[in-house]
Amino acid sequence: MEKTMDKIVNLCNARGFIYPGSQIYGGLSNTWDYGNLGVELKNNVKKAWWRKFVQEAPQNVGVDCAILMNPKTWVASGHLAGFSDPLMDCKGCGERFRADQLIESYAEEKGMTLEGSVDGWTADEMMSFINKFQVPCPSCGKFHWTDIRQFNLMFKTFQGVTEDTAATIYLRPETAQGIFVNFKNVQRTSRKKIPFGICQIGKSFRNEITPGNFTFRTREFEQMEMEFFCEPDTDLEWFSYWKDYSWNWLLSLGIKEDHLRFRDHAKEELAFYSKATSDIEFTFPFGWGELWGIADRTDYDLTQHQNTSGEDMSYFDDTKNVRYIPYVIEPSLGCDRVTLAFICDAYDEEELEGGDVRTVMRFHPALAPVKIAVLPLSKKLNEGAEKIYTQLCKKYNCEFDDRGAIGKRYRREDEIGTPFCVTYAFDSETDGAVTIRFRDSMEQVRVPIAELDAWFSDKFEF
RNA sequence: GCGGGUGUAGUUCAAUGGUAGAACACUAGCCUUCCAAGCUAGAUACGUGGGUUCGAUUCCCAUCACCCGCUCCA
Repeated sequence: MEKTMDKIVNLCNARGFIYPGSQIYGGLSNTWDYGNLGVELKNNVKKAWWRKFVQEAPQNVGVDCAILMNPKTWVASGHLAGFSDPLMDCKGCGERFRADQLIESYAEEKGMTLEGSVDGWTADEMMSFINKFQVPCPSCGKFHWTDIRQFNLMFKTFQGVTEDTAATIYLRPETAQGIFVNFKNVQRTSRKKIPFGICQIGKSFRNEITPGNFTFRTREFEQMEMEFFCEPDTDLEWFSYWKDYSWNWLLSLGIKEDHLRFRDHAKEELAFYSKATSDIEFTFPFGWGELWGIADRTDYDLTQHQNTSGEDMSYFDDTKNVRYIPYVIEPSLGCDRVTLAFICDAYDEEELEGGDVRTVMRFHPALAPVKIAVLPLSKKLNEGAEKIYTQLCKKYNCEFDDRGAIGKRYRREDEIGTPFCVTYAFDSETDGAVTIRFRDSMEQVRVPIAELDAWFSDKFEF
């Protein structure tokens, strides 16, 4: 059975995981809304991440910072200057190119050596290079360019009621900066000593030129990030520590190991803030895609904030009696991306005897949107079944379904990934036991109603 | 933003210049009913705006959205 994005998008829409955004107005490009099941799944993903990175990591704490920040933040972080692409269009054929890449490939072709990285050039420097060497359009060969236009990836908005008097502010392009500007606050109030980490889950916004692939690349997206502060010479050890830790988190939630790989960034492709970056990629139906970027951000951000704000961002180690600006390891995970990865990995079509095809979402029980479905065999048994539902829904997200044939209901639960179905039958009235049916094996066990709580107690761990 | 393609029910697909049809899914009912398949009944669609026309879902234009390429990254 082939696993295609088409089928997955379809199932997401049909079953209430993810719908296209603003549908009744014809949609809005690249926006998606999580539905009744999607929100449960995504919340479970966030809960699992928080548990592993905050609750179970003794050196870590969490924060939740504002999306809107003082614009100087983005001056310091480099996003205002560096987080934009210098784009130019060929008036001959209409193709669009990045000026820096144009120059680099031209130079490589002609065997020229350039001073420093073109990435660091100003628009004027790039323009004069292009004019000097009459760099032609790689597509049509003409020399007929528009001016370089800076395409900043940050969303702009205004703070203040009238636009002319208001200050331009930005929606954050990454959650990390909220952590950096609060580094001293958190260190002081948590009384943490280095090494320690600060974690955050929240939305970020980037005006991507080309979004796409369902929820994989969207302009509004949620990140789960940790900034781990450590001593300057220990960064590489922590870098590999958190790489493994992140990798293992994915495995513990059921992602198949051969669907994952590490990819180290080459020096040329490192982001402006990073000394080393290693990605964890997942093989989606549309190809390998990055889930998790683990970056060694050095002391870049804290130093920048110190220089821009004038605040001392250094840390005093009172056991070693030294003062330094900490180095930072950042494992940054796309929440929507990893949720999509869990969806893609869980999707399975199984051929049963008789040629019947069963669609099953094999979510890890900890992530499954619905944990237990309570099903009376007949509507006449609703009263007894509802009692079980009332009991179980105090602890688990449950679903009660009394509509249609029992086989159909099992299949419906398979399709949304419910790991357990509790069936209340006619004999339950007399023997006080129910059937628990397993999603993965379709096998059944008989459990007394009084023992249900104990039976389920360890079934959703990871 | 540029090029190519596509817009009919929740989904997949028909038909038509004059009342839009099916399958699956959905809802209600019948059946002591444990793996989607029975019977009966039912709800639901021509992306939006304009033009041509007596009349447009159909022809034309615009617009919006989606998909595939150019890009980038969590």
